[in-house]
Amino acid sequence: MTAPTPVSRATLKRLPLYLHVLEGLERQGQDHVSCTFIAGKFDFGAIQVRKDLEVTGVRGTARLGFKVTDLIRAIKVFLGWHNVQDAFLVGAGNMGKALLGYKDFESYGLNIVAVFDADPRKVGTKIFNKEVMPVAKMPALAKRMHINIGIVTVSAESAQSVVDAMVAAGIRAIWNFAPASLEIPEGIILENARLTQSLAVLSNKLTHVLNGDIKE
Amino acid sequence: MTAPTPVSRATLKRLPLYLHVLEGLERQGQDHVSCTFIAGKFDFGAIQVRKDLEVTGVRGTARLGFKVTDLIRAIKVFLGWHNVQDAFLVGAGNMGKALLGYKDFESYGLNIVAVFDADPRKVGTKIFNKEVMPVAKMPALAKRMHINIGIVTVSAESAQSVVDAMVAAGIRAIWNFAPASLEIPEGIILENARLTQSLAVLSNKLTHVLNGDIKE
DNA sequence: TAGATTGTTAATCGATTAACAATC
DNA sequence: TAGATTGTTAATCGATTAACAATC
Repeated sequence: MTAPTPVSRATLKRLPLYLHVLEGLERQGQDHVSCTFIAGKFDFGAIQVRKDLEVTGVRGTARLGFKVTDLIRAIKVFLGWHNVQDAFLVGAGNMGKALLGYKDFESYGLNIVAVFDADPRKVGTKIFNKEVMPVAKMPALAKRMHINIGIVTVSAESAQSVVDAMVAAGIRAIWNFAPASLEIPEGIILENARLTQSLAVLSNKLTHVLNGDIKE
Repeated sequence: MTAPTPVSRATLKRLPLYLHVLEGLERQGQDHVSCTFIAGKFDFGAIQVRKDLEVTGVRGTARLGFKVTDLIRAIKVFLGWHNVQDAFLVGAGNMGKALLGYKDFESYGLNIVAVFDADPRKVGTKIFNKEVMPVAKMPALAKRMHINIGIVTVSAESAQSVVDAMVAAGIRAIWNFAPASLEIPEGIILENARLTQSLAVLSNKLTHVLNGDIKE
C-alpha cells in the first residue's frame, strides 16, 4: 500500500548515530532537539540531519525542533528495531564470541538465540551461557524456529557453505563477518560487516599524513 | 610533489575486496585478470572495477587484463599495507579480544603490540600472549614507541577520555569501535567501525522484506 | 584478422548542500 | 515582534555508468 520509499544506504547508516545522541538526550530529560544540535556532534550539517529525519515521518515544530521520544521511537520502527528478531550465529571463534558478549544488541532488535560450530572440540562448550551446537543441527532448528537472521563468523573458506545451508533453511538475511565474497540467491539480504574495509580507509589516510601529502 | 589524488571513500572500501579476490587468483597461479572477472564476484560492474583500479597506477594490457601480482602490490602500497604499523589497543573486552585474536591483521599492515585496560582485575592477565597493562601507562609508552595507531574498544562512556589521552600521546589515527561520537582535533584521523551501522542496513531491509514491500 | 579488454572522455544518476518561504 | 528552525524546492557536487576509440 504505502510506497516502498527508497532510502539511501548513507541515510540508513546515519540513523543509528542520531539514535545514540537522542537516547543520551532522553536520559538527560531533554524533550526537544534541533537538527543543528544533532549535527554539532558530527562532521556534517544540520540540513543533512533534517533530510535524514524526513524518512522517519516525524514532523518537527519550528523554533522548537523535534520531540526526542518521537524521534527515538520512529527511528527504531524505521530500522525494524522495535521488534526483536531471533538470530543464529555460526562460528564460535573470536568474532563470534565478541558478538555473543555484546549486551546491547537486544536494543538494536537482535537476539542471538543459538551458536553453532563445526569444530567438535567447541561443541558442548558454553559461551556467555549459550551452548555451542554442531553446525549440522543448524538447518533443521532454523526451519523449526523460523529464524530470519543468520550471522556468519566462520573463516572465509567455510563461509559459502554456511550461507548456502542458511538460505536452504529459510533464513532471509545474512550478516557476514567472513572476508569472502558470497553468492546468494535473489531476494536474500546480505550485509557484509568487513573490518578490513574500515581499516583500509584508516591506513590510506594515515599513509597520506605520514607522507606529508597535505590537502587544503 | 605528487598530487594528493583525492580518492573516494567508496573506492577505498572496494580495494580490499579486490585484493581478496586477487590473492585467491595468485594462489591458483593465475597471472592476469580482467575487470570483468573481478566484477563477476560482486554486484557492481566491470567499469566500476576499472575506474577503481586506476588509482593504483597499474596499467593493464588490452585483451589480457591486469597482472595479478602487480595489482596486489599496488593496492597494498596504495592502502599503506606494505609497511606494517604498530598499534596500541585500549579496552580488553570482547571486541578487544576478537581483534587481538585476528591473525590476518599483519597482512593488512596492522600489528597490535600492546593492550591496555582500566580494570585492575584485567591488568596482568594475558590475551593471546599479550599482557594487559594499566591504561595509565599507555601515553608514556605510546610516546616512547612512536605509536601512530590507537584502537579503541572501550565502552561509550570511557571512549572520549581514551581518545584524548591517545591524541596527547602523539597517536595520529584512531580506529574506534565504541558507540560514541568522538571529538578529535584537526589533523587526527578517526575511523569509526560501528557494527550498529551495518546492522541498521540489514534490519531495515529485512523489515521491508517481511512486510512484503516489494521493490521492482 | 577479429574480438575482448583497456583507457578516457562524456552522460547520467543520486546524494548533499543551498535557498527561502512558512511557522512557532 | 523578531528570530530560530522547519519543510520543501532548486542547485551543486561527486560518483557511477555509458560510450567508444585504441590496442593487443
